[in-house]
Amino acid sequence: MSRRSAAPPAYHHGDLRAALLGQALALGSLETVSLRQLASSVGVSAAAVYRHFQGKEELLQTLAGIGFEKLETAFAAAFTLHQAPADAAQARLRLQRLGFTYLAFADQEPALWRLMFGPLAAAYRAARRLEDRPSTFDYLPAALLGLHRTGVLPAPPGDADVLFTWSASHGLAALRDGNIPLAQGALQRRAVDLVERVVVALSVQPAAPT
Amino acid sequence: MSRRSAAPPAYHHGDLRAALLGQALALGSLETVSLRQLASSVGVSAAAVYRHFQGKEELLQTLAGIGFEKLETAFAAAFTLHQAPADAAQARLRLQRLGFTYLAFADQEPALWRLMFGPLAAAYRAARRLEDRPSTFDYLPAALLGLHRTGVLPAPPGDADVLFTWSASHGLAALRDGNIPLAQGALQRRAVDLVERVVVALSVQPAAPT
DNA sequence: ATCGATTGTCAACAGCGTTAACATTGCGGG
DNA sequence: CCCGCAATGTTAACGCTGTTGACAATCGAT
Repeated sequence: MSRRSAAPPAYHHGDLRAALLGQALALGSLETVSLRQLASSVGVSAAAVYRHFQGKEELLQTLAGIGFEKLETAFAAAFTLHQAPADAAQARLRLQRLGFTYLAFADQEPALWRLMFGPLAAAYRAARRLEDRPSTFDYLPAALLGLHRTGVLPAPPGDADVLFTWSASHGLAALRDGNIPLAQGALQRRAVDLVERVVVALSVQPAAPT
Repeated sequence: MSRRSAAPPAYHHGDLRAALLGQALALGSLETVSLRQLASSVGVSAAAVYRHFQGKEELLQTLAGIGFEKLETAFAAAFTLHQAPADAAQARLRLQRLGFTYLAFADQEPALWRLMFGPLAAAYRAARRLEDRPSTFDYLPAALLGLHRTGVLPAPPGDADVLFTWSASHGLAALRDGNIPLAQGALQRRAVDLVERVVVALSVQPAAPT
């Protein structure tokens, strides 16, 4: 009796790891979800989770990793339309899209965003920065460099400039967190506004660099 | 036998509420601390906590309230030295001190800061904003207004300007969270740098106000 | 077909927040 | 003075959590 579709509760789930991750993402809670709830919501015992993850922390770290992949994909889409910005307007647009993408991500996937940038994942974040392959954290410096190459910024961006830009974006996302989501248009307007101000701010030389 | 000092384990603790709050602040963990640990660390049963707080959440909210009082005190000290800024330099200095105070608070009391500005306390934050008495959130607008009155900012600061300034400060604090604390000097240099850039950024008119 | 590795189950542990029932203490009114 | 009540502690228990160890079922290779 080969009933491939509509499989009855088989002893072996097939791909429980993926099912757990998917269900966790679908639930959206992520930080408050319990292992037992999650397991039973995919029709499996709580102890079965430990065949695929060392524990809850590793599961959450894996979810954070998925989040970074999602964010990186979104960054890439916002970035690569004009690989080398021809003029200042394109360079500005690129940074605007990047900022908007970040804010939209925090707005639409708040639990994932909190997991990725919350205090829980600080170590994971640092580790991810040390990897060699192109990372989520490379887009912002690249965009700022494009602004310098097209003459918008007087000096090539340093670490302090990147940190300032990211602080402003991240802070706005954090202060927005917990409020009702903004419409895309409103969010985009905020991103444009933010980037405009940041670009102006970056034109001044810092008092004393790190 | 009036042994007022060195009281032996009396059945009635005396001021358990204050002892619990103090111990929680001393422990520093605050978000991960368990009610039972906290209770037993002041030599009392876990259930005794419920004579002074409705539950864990109310205890944490009370702690957040203490945090806001602390922060407000620090803000007031940073603010009132020159009540009405005589010139632009004083107005700048005031905002610099405010920013430094915020960063230093986040650095020195990270658990309290997370509790106050984390996702957990969003509702509490909103409620506190609606109170009539002078609040933690009034200092930043006032400082920006001082910058306008002394001619540094071309226009009186609007909500978007306050939000931008706070975003930059809060974002920096958040990105710093989890790293090793900075020396006071380094932190102050960062605050000065931040404020300088923000002031420059606020000189430009936003694209489309909210 | 059988044996081992994989992947599930169940039962149990300690610890969590919380509650109910009970014990002790302090204090104010007769 | 003391008596009773309110305040403030205690213990025991409930259901929940993450985690582990012992056991069972299934898959895949020889």
